[in-house]
Amino acid sequence: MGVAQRKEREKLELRDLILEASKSILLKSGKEGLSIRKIAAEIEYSPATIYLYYTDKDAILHDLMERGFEQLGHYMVPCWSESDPGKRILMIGQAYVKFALDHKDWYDLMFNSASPMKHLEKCKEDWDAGVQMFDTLVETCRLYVETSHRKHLKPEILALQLWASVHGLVNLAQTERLDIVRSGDSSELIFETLESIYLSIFLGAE
Amino acid sequence: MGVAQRKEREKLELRDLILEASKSILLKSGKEGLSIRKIAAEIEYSPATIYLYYTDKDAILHDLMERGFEQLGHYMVPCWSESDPGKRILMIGQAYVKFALDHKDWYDLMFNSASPMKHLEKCKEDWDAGVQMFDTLVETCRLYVETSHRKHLKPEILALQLWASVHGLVNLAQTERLDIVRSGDSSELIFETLESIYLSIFLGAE
DNA sequence: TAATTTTTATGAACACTGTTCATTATCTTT
DNA sequence: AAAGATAATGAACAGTGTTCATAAAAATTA
Repeated sequence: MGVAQRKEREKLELRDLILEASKSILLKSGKEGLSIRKIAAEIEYSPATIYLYYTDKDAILHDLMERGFEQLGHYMVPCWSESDPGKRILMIGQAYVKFALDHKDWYDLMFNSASPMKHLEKCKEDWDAGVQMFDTLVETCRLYVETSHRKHLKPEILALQLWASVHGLVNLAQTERLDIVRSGDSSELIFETLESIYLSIFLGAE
Repeated sequence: MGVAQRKEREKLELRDLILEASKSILLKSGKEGLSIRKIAAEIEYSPATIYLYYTDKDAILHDLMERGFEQLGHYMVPCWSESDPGKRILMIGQAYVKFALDHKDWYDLMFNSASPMKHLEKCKEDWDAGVQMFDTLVETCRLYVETSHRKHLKPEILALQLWASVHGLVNLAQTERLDIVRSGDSSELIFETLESIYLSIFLGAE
């Protein structure tokens, strides 16, 4: 009865094939260029076949999002060896921005697109990767607050404040709204503002 | 020779009709529901006719964006009667958030969509409304910095920091990412975080 | 091995999208 | 009323996500 197991394995393999093709197209041609028909062409199957392995395009985007969180996790590995919570928060922010600048479309899918969320609604699955990532930031903020002289700060709010600031900065950059502020190389402006964000938080510390 | 003038007027009237129909559809059915064919149906013309008055869909979106900035301007009117720069900055932020929450899709078009920007590239027009709005924020920040005890702050960076924070917060809310932080009513969380943002900046002041 | 059943793949279609262009209808001028 | 200019449109093109009856392949049974 090894047939059922092999079939199951093949099913997973094709799912993975679809996902890898999707990732490749996303990173190459962006979100606009990612269509069911192009995925089908890439893996040399009919478009209809995709729907035997994924219920939706949204379902594919959701899995793609999860892979994105894995990738983002890699960017954050160096942060965990930093014991000072303040410094670690800064490192997390920088890693986050670096990921966003390196993988514009992936970031967009993970943090701006509504599609993967629609899929979550349907399946009532958890938002595992995102929740976990935010929780670690909250935890680091809690550490910071405890070691600082501003114990009135709520770690949750502080974490959200940080996330929102960096997320907004990245989004303004990626939608070319930073040209309003200063034309030219935006990454310099980004990191200067990033520093300002952290200074305004940590300056109130002592 | 009043014919030419009437024709010109009619041309403008139809442009306006197209724009009003677009606005109505955007506010009712969102960005997804806004299509050339639906605009045409709304004004009872053929889809092809639209292209006699607008070169692109992007061109329509661009004009729609400008109207959005007018609307946002209305939200900000009360801010200009506040003389204290610090308080005014807070009021601007609150007005900005209120506009975003009231007109989700309009905000999205103005600050997230790439389409109107593509049109700008083609026409090499200025980014009038956006630039002007940001400049007034920079000016208010300059006032604040001059009256504060932190004269090392760059008004431009401070303004961007504020914009990014609020923009990020609004975006996280509108893409339902705030559910990660805390489920339930998000507007409470938004204004609590907004306050925290301002506190972290103004606390460093004295 | 042959026939049958189950699983897997697909071609064609549907309802959309933005956009173009030759043709038709309307209006203005002669 | 005829000629010329302007405005509006129907039809088509290439693309999108998705569905479903049909066809091919594989697995099971006789």
